Amino acid sequence: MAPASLARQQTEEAFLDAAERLLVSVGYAGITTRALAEEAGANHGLVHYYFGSMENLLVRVLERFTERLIARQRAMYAARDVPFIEKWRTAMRYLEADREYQKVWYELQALAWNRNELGERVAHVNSEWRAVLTEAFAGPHERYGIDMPLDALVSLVITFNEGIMLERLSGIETGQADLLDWIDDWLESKQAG
Amino acid sequence: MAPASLARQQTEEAFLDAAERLLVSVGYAGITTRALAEEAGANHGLVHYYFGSMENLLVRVLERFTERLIARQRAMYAARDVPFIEKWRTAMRYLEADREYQKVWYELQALAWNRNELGERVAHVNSEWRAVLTEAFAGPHERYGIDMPLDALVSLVITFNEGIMLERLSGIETGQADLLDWIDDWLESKQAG
DNA sequence: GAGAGATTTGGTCAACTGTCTTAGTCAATT
DNA sequence: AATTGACTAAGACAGTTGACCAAATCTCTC
Repeated sequence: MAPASLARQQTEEAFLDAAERLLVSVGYAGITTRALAEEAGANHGLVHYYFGSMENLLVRVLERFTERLIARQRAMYAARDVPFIEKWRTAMRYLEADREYQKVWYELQALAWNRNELGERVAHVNSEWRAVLTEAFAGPHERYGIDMPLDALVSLVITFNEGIMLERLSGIETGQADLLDWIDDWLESKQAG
Repeated sequence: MAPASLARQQTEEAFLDAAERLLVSVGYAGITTRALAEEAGANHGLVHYYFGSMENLLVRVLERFTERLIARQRAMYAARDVPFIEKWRTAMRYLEADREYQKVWYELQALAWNRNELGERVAHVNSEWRAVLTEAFAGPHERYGIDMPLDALVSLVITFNEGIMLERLSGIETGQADLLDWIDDWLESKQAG
């Protein structure tokens, strides 16, 4: 690619970044070409020139975001030589801190509920998450003698994490600390024992 | 407020029903006054005449829906003289069957993510659900000797239910049956023991 | 059955939407 | 210097939106 396309690449990224910011602040339904262009500091005509359509742009946002999400999930649990409880705590710290990231992710999911062609990508992230967790939990599952099939355990962990994120988007936190604290204590007791 | 005529009340309900149907089929962002009126079989001018604005109409949808949701949750677990496992199975059957109901609920939540004034209503449903479950689980929690504070258990149950519903909206079902089957077996074993 | 008020209708309105065109810029190549 | 082709800015375009309104219609009361 010619050097001129570097500038273009940067502008395209600026659009995608701006779209994520707008997902956080107004949701997918509130994103318009003009608002997006202003947020990105670019001309609104470029949305069509670069991406063909607003729809395509959102697909690109989803693609980029899901790639990052998968990389992140892999990095979180894949590390060797780190005690399981440390990985768990890192994951729970992300769950605690990255509210904006979660808002982007849930807005994209809500978008996908009504655009069938996007559903596959959401499902792909989920299956990657499942794969990563299945590997990470295989050891502890056996070691701690958890009385539940591994697949069921993984489903439980994923779904309750999803639920916690969903609740927090509505400002609900009741009981979550009780649950997370208990799990942490339980893991610690297993560690020590 | 003038005593609305029966006919008017029915038409208003027709609008609210139509809105729920459109939430299922196109999502909150796709609802327009004209499409709504057509779906309801009424004149589009009535949206403004009856509800003042599209916004208000959606608030009414949310109010009506959350009232029903709470009534339903109460009915599900509040029944006396029904073994806990039966209540659980009924709840899981709803979780299995009522996909459209869940789509409406999640669309309304997604709407509320970007309209602060609606958040309170979502939180209210959650706290009602929590109250109902807390009461319903108090007995089993003690009886089965579950090694986890009641509040934590309730949070776990609520959040994993929320996660299951969220996943299913994206067509994801992997592992859910494993989890639900294991829980059912576990409950049954406790019942028998 | 006349009159008054409530309801319903079909249409208008300005604002806004995504898309697309046009005119022009600019750097690289010839 | 001229030509080229990628790029950009500005605005035009047709269509849609929520809101609103005047006139027509209906439903009462008297």
